[in-house]
Amino acid sequence: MQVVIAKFEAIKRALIGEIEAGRWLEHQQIPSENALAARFGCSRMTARRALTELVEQGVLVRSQGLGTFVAPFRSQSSLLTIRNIADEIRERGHRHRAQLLALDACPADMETAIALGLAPQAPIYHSRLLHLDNDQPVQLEERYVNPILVPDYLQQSFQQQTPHEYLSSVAPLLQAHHQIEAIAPTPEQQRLLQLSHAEPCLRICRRTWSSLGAVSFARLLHPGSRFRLGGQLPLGNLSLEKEAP
Amino acid sequence: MQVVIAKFEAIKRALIGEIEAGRWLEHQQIPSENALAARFGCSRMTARRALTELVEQGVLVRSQGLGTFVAPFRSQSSLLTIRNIADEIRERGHRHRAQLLALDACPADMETAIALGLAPQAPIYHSRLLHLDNDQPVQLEERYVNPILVPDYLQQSFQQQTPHEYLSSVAPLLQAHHQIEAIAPTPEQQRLLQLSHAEPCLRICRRTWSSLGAVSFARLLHPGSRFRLGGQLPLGNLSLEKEAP
DNA sequence: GGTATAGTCTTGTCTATACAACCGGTGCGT
DNA sequence: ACGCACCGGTTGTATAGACAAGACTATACC
Repeated sequence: MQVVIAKFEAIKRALIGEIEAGRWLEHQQIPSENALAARFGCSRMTARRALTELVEQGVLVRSQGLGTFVAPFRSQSSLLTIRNIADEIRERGHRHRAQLLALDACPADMETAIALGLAPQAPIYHSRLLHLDNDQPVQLEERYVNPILVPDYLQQSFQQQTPHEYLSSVAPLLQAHHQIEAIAPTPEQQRLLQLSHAEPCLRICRRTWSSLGAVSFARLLHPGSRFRLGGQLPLGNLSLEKEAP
Repeated sequence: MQVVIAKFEAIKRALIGEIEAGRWLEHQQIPSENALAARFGCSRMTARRALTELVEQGVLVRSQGLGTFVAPFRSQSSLLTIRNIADEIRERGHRHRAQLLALDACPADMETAIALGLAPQAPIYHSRLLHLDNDQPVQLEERYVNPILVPDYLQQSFQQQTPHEYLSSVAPLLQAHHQIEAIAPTPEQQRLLQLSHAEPCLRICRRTWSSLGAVSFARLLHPGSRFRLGGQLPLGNLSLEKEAP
């Protein structure tokens, strides 16, 4: 039933209501924390909490000394989560298996060196894995690793743990950049992924950082016919979802 | 210099330190709010704020009556933001232009009806736009709109506002689902996007909801050679960035 | 006129306290 | 053996108040 809703929750809905009704426009200043506390008959801390959560949701923006304002709508971007391929496969109830195709040290090419913040030709570790979903190839993972931050990378077998999982455990990742694009596979990639023709592939380039610096640069290639990146994330959600039936 | 850092910020760093150092393991319970307040010599509210922010970052999980625990690492997924194409183009300093190719009402096909939660063959509004970056096609936008929630859709010209911007203004979007895949364009799509050959394309399927229900279903097709989806989002970051130099 | 200064309003941080809601165990009574 | 009430510990919500820090304005001074 959710008979009682928290005061700060009620205030959040009221504020969203003002915006949705058009009474508060983009960039417009809204009443101060003290004014809201008076209007809703609560303490400033409670009004403040409502504001804080709406700021986190991107509905409002605040600035010290100036006031609180309705955020510009155009900043409404949506988010897509990118997950570990092994987890995704297992959650579908399928069997995940990885073939280790290569694991060696090599000099960094230009793009990789830049991505990892190393000098060109600097020695880096490299791995190539093929991930299979019920024995069908779904991802060709080409990964380059900073040997200074992960010295034991070449000793791994990656049968129990994916490289991503291993790296997460030895160098907790703090930040990740992604680029996603559609490309045609090279003949070699086509052969490795067991594609009958040069079908479009989805390529995800991922760079990850730990607190000590750039850890890894990976190119993940997926056959377009066997892989789709799907995700969802609510935007201004938390406020309106557990309504009474 | 950032000479003084807030107390709750210092506590956050200390807690993250415990986790990164391995003293607090996955799923392990951490000291209670009162215990942390005593340890750090602050009030419970301050310790609580540090915990709250770490929970939002996915570092910790809490449950009322039970305690606070280190979040499982495997939930370390990364996020990718999907933005409005016009904003992206303008932020690159390029000129955005949209060609309205079609704007009509039609009966919903099966996939669209399901996506919008309507009956098959129900009347829906449909628009087809070509987005150009400096006069080069970068996105073919096929969009289906729920006519009940957006009755004035067919009266728009979409020259000043993209459909996404218009929909955001009339039915504030609360949630969005995305699917991303790599496909080969149909001959018609190839012609509209002015592609010299059937190059791989990136397709984004986006469903959006407002508080009143499913608003819109869009298929966004991008030539692989002219569009890359790039994003980054920090994970457990906010704690470690504004260190003194 | 231009520059300080003081004052006011805003948000940001922090404290101390109170009570509610929830979980797990303990022990009692049936 | 089973159910029930109770209790201590935990997180969740809310309050009232204090001071700091930033942005702006009005005033006084040179």
